[in-house]
Amino acid sequence: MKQREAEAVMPTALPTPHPTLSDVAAIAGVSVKTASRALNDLNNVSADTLDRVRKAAELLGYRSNRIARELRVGALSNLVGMVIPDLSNPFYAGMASGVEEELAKHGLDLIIATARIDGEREKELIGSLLERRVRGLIIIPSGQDYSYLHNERKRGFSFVFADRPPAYLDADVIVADNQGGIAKCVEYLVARGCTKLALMADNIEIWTAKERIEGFKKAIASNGLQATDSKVIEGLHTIEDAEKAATDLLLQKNPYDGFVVTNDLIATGVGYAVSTRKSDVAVVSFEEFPFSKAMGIPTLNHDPKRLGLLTTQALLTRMENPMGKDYAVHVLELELAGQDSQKADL
Amino acid sequence: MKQREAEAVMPTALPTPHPTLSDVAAIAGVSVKTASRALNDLNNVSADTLDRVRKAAELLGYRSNRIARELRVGALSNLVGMVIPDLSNPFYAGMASGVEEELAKHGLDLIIATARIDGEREKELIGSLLERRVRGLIIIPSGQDYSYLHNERKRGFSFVFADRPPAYLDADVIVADNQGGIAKCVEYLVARGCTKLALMADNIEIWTAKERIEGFKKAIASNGLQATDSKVIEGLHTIEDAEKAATDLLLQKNPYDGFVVTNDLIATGVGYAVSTRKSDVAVVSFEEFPFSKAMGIPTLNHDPKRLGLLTTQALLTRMENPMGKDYAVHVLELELAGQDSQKADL
DNA sequence: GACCTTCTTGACATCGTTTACCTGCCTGAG
DNA sequence: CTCAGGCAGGTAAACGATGTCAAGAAGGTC
Repeated sequence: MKQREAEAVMPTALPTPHPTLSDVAAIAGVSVKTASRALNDLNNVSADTLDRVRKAAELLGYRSNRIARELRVGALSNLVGMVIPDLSNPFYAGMASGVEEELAKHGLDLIIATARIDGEREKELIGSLLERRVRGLIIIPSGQDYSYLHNERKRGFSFVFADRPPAYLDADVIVADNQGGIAKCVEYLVARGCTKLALMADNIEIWTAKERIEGFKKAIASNGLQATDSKVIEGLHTIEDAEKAATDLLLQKNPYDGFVVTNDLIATGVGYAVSTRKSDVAVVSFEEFPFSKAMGIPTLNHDPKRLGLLTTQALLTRMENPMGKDYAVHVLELELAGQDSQKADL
Repeated sequence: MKQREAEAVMPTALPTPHPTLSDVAAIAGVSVKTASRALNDLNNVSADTLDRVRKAAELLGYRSNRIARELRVGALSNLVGMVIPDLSNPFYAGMASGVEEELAKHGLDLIIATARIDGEREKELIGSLLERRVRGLIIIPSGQDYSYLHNERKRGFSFVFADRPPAYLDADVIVADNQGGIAKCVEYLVARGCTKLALMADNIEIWTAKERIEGFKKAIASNGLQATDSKVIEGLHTIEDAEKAATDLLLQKNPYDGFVVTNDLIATGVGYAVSTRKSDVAVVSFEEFPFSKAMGIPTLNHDPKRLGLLTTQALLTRMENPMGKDYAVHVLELELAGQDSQKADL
């Protein structure tokens, strides 16, 4: 105690430790426990004591040390971890936003770590979050093998996966209906009279892209189109890539007249290619983006914030029964919105 | 100890607590301290003991409890808090991404809280982060008065502000040169021969918007333009708003021929209005956005990730000397990029 | 053989808080 | 007058890890 006071009058600029409950108690002239009661329970404390303790806490700028409290109470932090590939990607940021908002409603805080599509790094990050004794974990997979989470599972630790399912692990998953969504896009184009369709995709590596390609091929077949009259273009990373690829398809002898695009950049490139050539072609996008309406491109309601919200709810449900074996795969149906905006073209 | 074993054989699905160091020590047949040494120091432990302890830890799936460790070592968490208005805003998400990346390089983790432009909520969030004994704090202000942080300051707690300066508190701040940036936009338009300029802005409430408006008025004057030949339009929240406002200005008897826009949505609306009317007008944007290049709109290099990076570096510097009174206001110079893309119009 | 080093190890206190339990004191029922 | 029972408050232990300190063993030197 004396030591602490000594530090307070030290001449140089050294950080002063936070005041502790015993500092407060000393000033209020009560025991540590009574100070604790006064600041928390509010039970079995006389009005006079309550007042003295509160004034002392105020005076010192006392803040309860959550670290110590959590340790004592049983290592139950109110922290939920979220591991995502990349925070600068608006889709993941949107998900994080939805997660944060829903967690806040339940008094839980969010700690975010980005794995950069690196399975090893992701494993380390998850380890770090577990050491911190987070209450639960939301993972957008970057890794290839999640069997290492079996131990935590057995221990009753709660986690859910979002956007993509984990490999080598049964767990709760929330994913969009990628195949069904693509089917709706294809049906929309077919209804508009398109006969030669192209899927314009980004990164082929990830699971969602594979699903969408698979869905595209199935939808082509089930809509009575020829496989030879459809094409999948992948690896489009910039607006220019997309514009060039779309232009190529438009300049063929027997040109393509319907495009399904998977993100905003590709949509922009394809949109430019289409509008420049004034061809009678239609474009539909898998993901929402700010300019879809202005560009007259209908999109699926693939809303990251909603995905984040639902994922969080799934986690909260899981936390109520951590050891349950009833792992659920929630598949979000996607609907096409904004068809009206292309009416002018009809 | 016995209690723990009893729980392990319980029939129902209750979460099993994490194994502790003493569990590991018991299995390895050593003392708790030796187990600790074996798993951390690696010094002064015989090869045989080291091996036994490691095997025991492996067997139990032991993970060090960071909560306990941090408490003992002195409440120095490796957590840095960040308080932002809204994570779903791509600009703030981009900043968070830059922050996270830089922190990771220094072994620090990021905890994010969103204040929703609510000063009271922000204060609570900051309080919660302080209770968690975060190592430092990055704040993008939502509040009107930060004098309540004086106490933490005196205690040697480190924090920095970004994007906007805090009211009623001297502190490190990293802001963009809003006025200078706008001046560059105006100069660009003037150099292109524009004589009637309009600033198209979003939310007038926030500090950055006020700065930009101020800068716009100054730049108009210093470029020898008449104040009566310039206009500030505010409150543009959607593409449609912007398009309508721009159209109005273009249809005047003596129409406007230069637009400075402050974000991507406004740029899109203005861009549409301009291209539809084929007027000989120029557009320049304050913020980068994915479609600026495709739309042929030059932008300032107002990059959120860079802002996040620099803010983090400022925080790290501050943490080295928490009590220093040398608060710095870092003003980021902004440069106009992409002028070439409008050459076709010249 | 005495003494000093070096290495390995363990007992115990400690971080800041809360829980379990106990002590007085006061009140009212018998 | 006594005793159950409620209330304000204190004491000690505990959460899980690490720092301090000292003990014991092994080995080397004179």
